[in-house]
Amino acid sequence: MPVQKVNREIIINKSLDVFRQNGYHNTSMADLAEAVGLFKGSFYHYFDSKETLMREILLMINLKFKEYVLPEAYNETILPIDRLKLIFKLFGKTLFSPKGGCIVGNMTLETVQLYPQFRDILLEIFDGWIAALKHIYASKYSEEAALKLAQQTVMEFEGAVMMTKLYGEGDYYLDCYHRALDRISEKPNR
Amino acid sequence: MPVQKVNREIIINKSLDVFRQNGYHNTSMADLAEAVGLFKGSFYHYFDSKETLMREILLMINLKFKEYVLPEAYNETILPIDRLKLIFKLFGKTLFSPKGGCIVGNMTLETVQLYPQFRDILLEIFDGWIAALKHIYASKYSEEAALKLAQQTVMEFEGAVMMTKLYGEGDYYLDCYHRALDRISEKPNR
DNA sequence: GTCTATAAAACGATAGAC
DNA sequence: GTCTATCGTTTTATAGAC
Repeated sequence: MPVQKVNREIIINKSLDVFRQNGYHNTSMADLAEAVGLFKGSFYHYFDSKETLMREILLMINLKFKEYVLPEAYNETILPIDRLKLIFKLFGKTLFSPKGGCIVGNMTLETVQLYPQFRDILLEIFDGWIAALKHIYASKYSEEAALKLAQQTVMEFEGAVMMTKLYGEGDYYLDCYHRALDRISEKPNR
Repeated sequence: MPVQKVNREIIINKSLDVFRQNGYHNTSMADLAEAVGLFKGSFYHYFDSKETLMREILLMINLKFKEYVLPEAYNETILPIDRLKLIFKLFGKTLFSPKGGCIVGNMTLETVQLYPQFRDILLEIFDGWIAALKHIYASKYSEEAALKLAQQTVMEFEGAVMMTKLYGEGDYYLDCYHRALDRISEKPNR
């Protein structure tokens, strides 16, 4: 019965959730199939391998970033601190889920050494992220200092996600957010 | 009497390297056996499962920490900044390998939601780590501020490991180290 | 009949365990 | 070495839509 139950976009989004929660190697095609409501063999009608599927997930995230998230960092009609707030919010929304953490961070630690075809995309995502933060920080700091602050912010963010995953609660992410804001606000934020 | 080629300690240390590089789920018993120089069947003479083996690896790290690393943070005969330098050095040596990154960070992101029996040990390791850093920072800051700085330092450290794994080079770890020192030194460190 | 989305069955390889 | 289960993948069958 060729009443189409799913499409590539639905598969990508549902699979993203499963991969983020269970990890890449610990997710089987059967797990993914169950999540989208297909038999695992039918999966190959849409994607010719598990690797291809993950690549498409990462490419989708990178595309979302470049289209909807990163441009906000360069919107000079908004105050730098408000751009920073917005970027944090959009990044969290695109990458993060409470239980699974950050798909980009998870995939970096688990697979970046093993799959060069993932590394390229992960690099582009992190590069864009750091460049966007650097541009905002550069409104107050030198280019060099802004770059270091941008890197520091990303490192703290990913560390905060790890701590939240481990402890299950805590203000790690919020603290990281406020420290970022404090760096470009005139007076202390909290 | 057959000559014993290996013991539990050797297996634990060699397996640690393999797990750190390839991840938990992507490491097979055959991989571990090959690294140790045993037939994979013989592995179960020493450890009754892959899970047990990983638990013992994490317990060994926690024990090393509590015996050799953390006490240095409380050694009041040494200047706080020198204790911080020493702790950083010892932590790196115990947790880190250039290619594989940080075993504790890797395991946290990959398995902490899936295996409660790993989570307990990982929690203890992170708790001890943060408490040690907090004690050093408390020589200059309030208890509350020292705790936040300790958490921030750990978050930055794990983020730096992730960035190093992704980019393959860069001063992420070194920058994180210098920022930590700057927080308790009288004058800027660099 | 042809096309296509899905189901179902089966493949070889390899997993963890004994 | 051998077991069984499951992995990712491939192949074949089936059920509408045109």
